[in-house]
Amino acid sequence: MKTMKISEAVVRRLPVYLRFLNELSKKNVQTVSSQDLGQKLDLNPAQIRKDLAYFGEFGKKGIGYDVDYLIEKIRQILKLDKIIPVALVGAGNLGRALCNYNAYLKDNMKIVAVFDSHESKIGDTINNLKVKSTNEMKATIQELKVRIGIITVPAAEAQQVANQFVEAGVEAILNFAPMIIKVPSEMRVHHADFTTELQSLAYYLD
Amino acid sequence: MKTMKISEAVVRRLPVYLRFLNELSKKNVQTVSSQDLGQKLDLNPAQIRKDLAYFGEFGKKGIGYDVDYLIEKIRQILKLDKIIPVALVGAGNLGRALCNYNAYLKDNMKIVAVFDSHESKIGDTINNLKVKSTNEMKATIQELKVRIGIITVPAAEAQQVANQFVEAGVEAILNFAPMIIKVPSEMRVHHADFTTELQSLAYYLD
DNA sequence: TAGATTGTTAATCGATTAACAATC
DNA sequence: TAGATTGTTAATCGATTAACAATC
Repeated sequence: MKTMKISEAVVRRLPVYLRFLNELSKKNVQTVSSQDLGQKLDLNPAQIRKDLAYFGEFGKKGIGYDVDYLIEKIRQILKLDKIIPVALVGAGNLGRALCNYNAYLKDNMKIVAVFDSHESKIGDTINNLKVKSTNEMKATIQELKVRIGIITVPAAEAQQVANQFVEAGVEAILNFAPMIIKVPSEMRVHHADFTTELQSLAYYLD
Repeated sequence: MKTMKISEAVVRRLPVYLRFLNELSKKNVQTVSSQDLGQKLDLNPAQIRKDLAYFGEFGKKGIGYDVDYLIEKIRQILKLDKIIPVALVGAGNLGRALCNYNAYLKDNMKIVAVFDSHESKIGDTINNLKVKSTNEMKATIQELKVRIGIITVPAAEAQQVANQFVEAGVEAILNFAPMIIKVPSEMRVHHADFTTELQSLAYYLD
């Protein structure tokens, strides 16, 4: 059912499947069952089958899933079969760290531009990318057809950067600043907040 | 009901409440309603009231919640009313970035030790902390009573580091490596995986 | 008192899991 | 054929939201 609304929980599991399938493929494993996957990923096999079944019939009864075929399908679902240009604002430590992840992002996601508003950072080179002034954001983002923006500036500046991303026509934002940002409702924002993560972990201490 | 099991979703929202309440407190706001909170945090007010009600009666009917009192209560719930020593393994770019967040982690969480297994990194100073050899993990972690471990090593080394954390007696792990790690079931692991986050965001592009 | 807002119950909604016919 | 495993329906479980009496 292509028109069915897919829950966020399902979408969040797809990249996890993809990563593990890539490992299997590297080891030349041909086939994998939902049983196997569930065991390795700590998930219920029925859930995995159901997740995949939202998008098509990718498996073979009695056999399981062909690893390379499933990789291809999940990459299509996640739109990783086309190149997705990404821009990052905030060339501090975290921003630099993420730029250096570019190698990991082989699956067609690529950070193609880095911006900062501070004179001291502008002109620096990070991973072959020159840090540009935030004044150039709109022009550069449109020129490079950037579709996803990453925010790694301090909390106080996050909303302003988000506004600039919106104005430049970015379609989705990944926000690392510890701050809720407001964007038009049709845009997607994911929060990746280290401090929140760590604090919720503290709850589970005895 | 102190003995009721609290869902993970609830626990994850508490730090978000805390952060916003801290902002209100800084602005000398005395009182806040679930209505206000819901609007600012994009959550249903009933959900906020229910979340808080799991832990006690913190509000006043007709008035709302006293900001500073609620901050105090949430900090207690999250165990942030005592100092929680944290250790980090992997002094690469990401590890360095997180160490520099120490300032943000005012709420009693503190990175007190940094380790790396590579000669080239050992002895470096990050944010006043000397990077130690992973050989010293167990001794140092026990000496400093570290309770939470952060993993910022490459995926291939993540499981090994997790094992060392377990052996040293750490109680919970925050794993930034793009890799599922296995630990004894009584231990808590949270994943903070940048690549997964970014890939699931791609799904929502048109 | 009138208005506001909590804490909580009941209703709704959605996600996970179990079970099994279909079939490789 | 016998064994394995999918895709899918039905059952279960859990989380969110609405509604409202209690009360500040």
